Amino acid sequence: MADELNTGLLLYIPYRSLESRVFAAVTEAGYEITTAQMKLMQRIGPNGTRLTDLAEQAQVTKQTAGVLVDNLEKGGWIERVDDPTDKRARLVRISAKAQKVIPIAEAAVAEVEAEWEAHLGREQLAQLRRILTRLREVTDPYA
Amino acid sequence: MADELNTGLLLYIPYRSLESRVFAAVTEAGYEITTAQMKLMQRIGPNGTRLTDLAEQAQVTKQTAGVLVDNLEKGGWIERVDDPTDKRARLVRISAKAQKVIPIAEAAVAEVEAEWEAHLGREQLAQLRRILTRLREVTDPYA
DNA sequence: GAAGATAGTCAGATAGGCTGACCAACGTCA
DNA sequence: TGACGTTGGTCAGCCTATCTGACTATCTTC
Repeated sequence: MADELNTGLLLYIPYRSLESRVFAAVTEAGYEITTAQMKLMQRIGPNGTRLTDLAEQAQVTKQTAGVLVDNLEKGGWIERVDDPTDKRARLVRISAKAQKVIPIAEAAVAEVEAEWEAHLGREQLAQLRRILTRLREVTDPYA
Repeated sequence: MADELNTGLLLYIPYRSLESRVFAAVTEAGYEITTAQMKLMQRIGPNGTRLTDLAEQAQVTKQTAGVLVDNLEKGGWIERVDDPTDKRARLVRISAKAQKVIPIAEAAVAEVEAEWEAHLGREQLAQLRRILTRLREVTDPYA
């Protein structure tokens, strides 16, 4: 269509590429988890996070977050515990199993980033991260 | 989880935010199309594109692209025509209906970009696009 | 205490994504 | 030219991701 891709697509293409690589690494290491699950899991805080907060962060509905959390729980990636501050709420916490997969995912990210850096140069990759981090301030419900 | 989000997520967050805005604008204008369909449609070239090429560009399987193209065809967004160069192949072409929605999507993108620009400054947004465009060279099967 | 808001779950529906398989058509090589 | 390997696109099956609507227990505010 257009020769000039819109910014959304320009953001999506590397994202998708990186995601596939991370997914492949995690799968190869013997773990079964989907990319959507990994994405949500990354938003869980160190002391646990409420489902509704996860939903907001991931910019999806409560129900979607609920299904993702259900499946994460079934896979042993998270546990749900009571929120001591509110009887309605639960906290979603990272499991020990998840702690094991994190370094694998991080190594895969690092490997891809090294390739990107080799292509762009260190300064441009750093600049990219800086700009994206600033962009979070207006695009991330939780920035 | 980590305070420092990985690059994939940093890319995904603004992408998702922009996508939601474009989807809302297109829906509000009375069109029914999903974000995945819009994404694929943007990869269709001016003289039509083969399904397998679309699949590769979108970094999805042939079958997934097939389903997306089926639904785009059902919605009147594309038409399938024979590929004169290869009897096995078809070309997926943009319909007249799709030409009407493009300006709406583009206007929505422009509006969001203006907000991002207001936040980042013109130079940083331009830099972001430049870097992402370069990054396509190693992340886009069709760059 | 009542009313409005919130957290999370249930239900229903559709789309998107993958794997495996298949057949027609193409391209390469002996 | 024919055999073989590859490619384009479709079928089939399955699971996940996503949305909307609805509900009840719990919380907050007045």
